[in-house]
Amino acid sequence: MALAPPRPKGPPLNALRAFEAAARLGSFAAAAEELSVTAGAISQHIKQIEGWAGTTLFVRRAQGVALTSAGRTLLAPLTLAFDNISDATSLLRTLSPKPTLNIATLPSIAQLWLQPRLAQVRAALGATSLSVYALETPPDMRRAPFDCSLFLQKPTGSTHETVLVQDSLLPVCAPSVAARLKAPQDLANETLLYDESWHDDWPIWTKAHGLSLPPSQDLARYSLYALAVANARAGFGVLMGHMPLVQNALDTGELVAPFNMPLTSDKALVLQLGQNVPQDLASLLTA
Amino acid sequence: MALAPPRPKGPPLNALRAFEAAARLGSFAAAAEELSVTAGAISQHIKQIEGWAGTTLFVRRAQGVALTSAGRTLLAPLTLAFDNISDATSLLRTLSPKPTLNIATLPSIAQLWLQPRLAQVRAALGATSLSVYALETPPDMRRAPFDCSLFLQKPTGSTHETVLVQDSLLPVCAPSVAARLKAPQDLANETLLYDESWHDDWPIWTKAHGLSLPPSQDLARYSLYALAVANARAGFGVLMGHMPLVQNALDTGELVAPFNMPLTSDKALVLQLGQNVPQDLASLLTA
DNA sequence: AACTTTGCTTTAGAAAAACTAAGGCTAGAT
DNA sequence: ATCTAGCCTTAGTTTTTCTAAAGCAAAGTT
Repeated sequence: MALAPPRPKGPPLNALRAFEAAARLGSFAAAAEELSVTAGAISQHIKQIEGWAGTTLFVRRAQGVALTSAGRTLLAPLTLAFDNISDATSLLRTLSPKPTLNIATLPSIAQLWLQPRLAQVRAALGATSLSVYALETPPDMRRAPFDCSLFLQKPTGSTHETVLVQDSLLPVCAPSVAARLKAPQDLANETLLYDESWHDDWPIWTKAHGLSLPPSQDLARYSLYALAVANARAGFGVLMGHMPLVQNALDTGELVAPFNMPLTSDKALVLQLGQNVPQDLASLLTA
Repeated sequence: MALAPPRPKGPPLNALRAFEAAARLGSFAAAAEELSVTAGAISQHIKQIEGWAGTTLFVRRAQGVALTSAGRTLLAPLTLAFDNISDATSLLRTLSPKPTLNIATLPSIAQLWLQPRLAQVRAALGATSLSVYALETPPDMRRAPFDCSLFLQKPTGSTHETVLVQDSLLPVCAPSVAARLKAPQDLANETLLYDESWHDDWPIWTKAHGLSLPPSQDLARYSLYALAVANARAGFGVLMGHMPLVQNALDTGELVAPFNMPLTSDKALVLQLGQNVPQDLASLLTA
């Protein structure tokens, strides 16, 4: 028996959160991503609650993990509880005398679309200050502590979502380059610029218009779309433009579209709003 | 603006728990007690969320703390969420292949009442193992991770509560000592044993029977009731007996009651059951 | 059959967080 | 005026958590 000296500890909360994420997403790696830690950390957390509970919560298979029945009974109430916490705390943040609006977006959107509008947005926000976080993929707005997100994605029709601009593909280049482009076939002699995260842009566009690129085509890959835009402006080649991102440069004349052959995509520049965000943020950005 | 490098962090969960306890109990010290840490730790946790939220959650007064309105909006949902977590995890623990039943009780109850019944209880519990935690005050069963508690307290009539034995006060001593006690007045010549956490036992009993103790009375104070019982058994004096705790010794004849003058108290030996505990535990202990 | 990939685990070491202990402060109580 | 109750602060220590890198094993791939 042993009149145990200390008191029994409650469950370790951080480990529970790690479990909840891993269980909900069905993967330690995905949970690690969501919580921005390494998979090793998740693994340790899970082991910790399994130890605390005295049960195994996941069966480990080579191609991933699966919940045990004990794990399954735990998931639903935990998700609910953590979502409640997240709702309550996000509301709390809006109550701050100097609240911050955290916005998640693609690096390219931040630089090419948001940047020109920032001064105006800031002014309209008043006391609320603004933090912009560059992410490659849209976060789960319900879980991650962002107030809104701005991504090129397929609209889902949710009420928390506002379509700002339809996306479409259209080759763009500096006026000097455009001068030597009479027909789409002339592209074969130009350097084609593209972003590595949208490496299919050129194939998609050319295929849609019944064109084809020679295998010897000169290509230049960038890891930042904004950099590709800058190089296109400098006359370095022809970039496959995404309307929302190149519109500004087209307006100023720094870039021009040599061919009037836009390809409408199924994506759009979508603004997603979190729980406790002023609804008029959307109108503010469309203005 | 500043494209902040890392991602915004969610709220620190442990600090939230500290806040929840402090807000619910209205005191840092009480929260510290509930979470078994020092008040300094709570203070730091609170400061941490206040920093995270950018708001002040408590107004600090010299005689205590009070919630701000921001703090008030946070409390209710948080309490709910943490209670949900605690329900879910306590259920989880019962799902373990080798579950443990954590029982909280007074040290004296553990030694004098529970001890003789332990073998039987263990046997009846089967695979479930038993841990006994000695506490001075009954824990909040909803929050602390105990499965049941066993204390001398006023019954509240709750369904989760079972009255096992009514408490009553009755002087007890070794048979050899009893031999020289003809009338209650003879107590004046004996050493009166008492437990420091029940220092009013003798005054209460004597007053109820219209007796009084001489100021020169020989007294012996103990910090453990079980120790006082042991010394009474050894003929060291007369102990004010609590029925549930001395019944066993009376049954075996090690102690006797020199006067048949019991004083029924408003307390009883009460068993409180937690959420996910087999209801038949009560019958098991009354048997 | 030998690679490659995917995804979890394990370790050691490093970084961060949490805790304690001790001293301070303030306002109401004695 | 001094005490007391309660919270705060700080410094230093202990504990936890995280990362990075290497490991492993099942499932595909070539």
